[in-house]
Amino acid sequence: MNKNQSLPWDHPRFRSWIAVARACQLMQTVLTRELAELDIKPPHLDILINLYRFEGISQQELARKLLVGRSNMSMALPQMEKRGLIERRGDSKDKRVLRLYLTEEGRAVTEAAMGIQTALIERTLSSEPLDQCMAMAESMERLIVTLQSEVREDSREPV
Amino acid sequence: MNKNQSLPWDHPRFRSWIAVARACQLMQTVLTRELAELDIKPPHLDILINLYRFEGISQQELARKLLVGRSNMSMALPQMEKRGLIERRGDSKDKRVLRLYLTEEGRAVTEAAMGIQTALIERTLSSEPLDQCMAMAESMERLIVTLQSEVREDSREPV
DNA sequence: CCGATAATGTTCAATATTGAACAATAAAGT
DNA sequence: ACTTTATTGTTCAATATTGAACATTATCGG
Repeated sequence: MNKNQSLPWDHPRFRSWIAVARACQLMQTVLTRELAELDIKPPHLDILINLYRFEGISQQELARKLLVGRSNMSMALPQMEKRGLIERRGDSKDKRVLRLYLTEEGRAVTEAAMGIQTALIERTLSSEPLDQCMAMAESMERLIVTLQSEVREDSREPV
Repeated sequence: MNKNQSLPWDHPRFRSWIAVARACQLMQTVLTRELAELDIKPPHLDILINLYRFEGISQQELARKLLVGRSNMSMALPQMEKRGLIERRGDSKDKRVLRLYLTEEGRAVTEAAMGIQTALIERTLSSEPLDQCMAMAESMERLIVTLQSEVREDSREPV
């Protein structure tokens, strides 16, 4: 191999994706900073948002939605429970599963945090025309489907 | 606050961004898996690619490009040096800085890894028209500029 | 030249994330 | 009923990432 091979940055799709990844990273950084006043971090917000939408979800289901391992939830959720943001109750029919619920405080924090995140996104994307945002979303949805099938196929943990 | 407030997923830009973030996460997962055969992970690849493009860069400059802390580089680079992928040499004029270079093996691994990443991106984005990819890239570039100014403004570590 | 300020890299403790091994429970096959 | 297999959550060690405190070296103002 030598320098005359085709370099990644000669490929427009490669360059586009690098920009996407970088933007994500930056957005994460800024979001982390803005959430600091609520004393939560993006991973916790992801959890809260999912509990807000899907009350009574199990840890397994939550991990799947967040694309993280179950062990991750086993570490994070007890912390949040101690902080009084969520509650874990055993399922009545299946003694293996723990079902997750927001507490009053958890709901309030979630709403505040979602407000911060939404404001950040709306603010930073405001200069992009809505059509463009929608088109991008559609591309990403297709990408997600493609990638998820790849993840699923050689994963021991069925998704 | 109650459920009648405007929810984040009512905002099209919010939903678009969530899709972007999710796609990034999945891409990272798949890339991690595909890079396993070379025994490197995405963070190391990011480092290698930057050394490939910017030979003799300093640790500080590298950290800035990757949007991570200097301490991160202080932990990661010695590992890579031990593995024989990179070399660190002191700057002749400024005794504080260490300049980074790829070894022969490092260059070979980088080229192989870039090939894997490029193939992955081209494959998964192949169904998106090139115009759409370019438009997306432009949006992201603008976003990066916006976000970077936010990051810079209240950061003690000048970027 | 000298003292103050800044830049570079390192160390450390705290936190996050992962995968593997495990225990308890449920479901399926016999 | 009973054995096997699968699912759910937990634990643990390994790795990554961060920010703060620090030592060394440069730079700037007098």
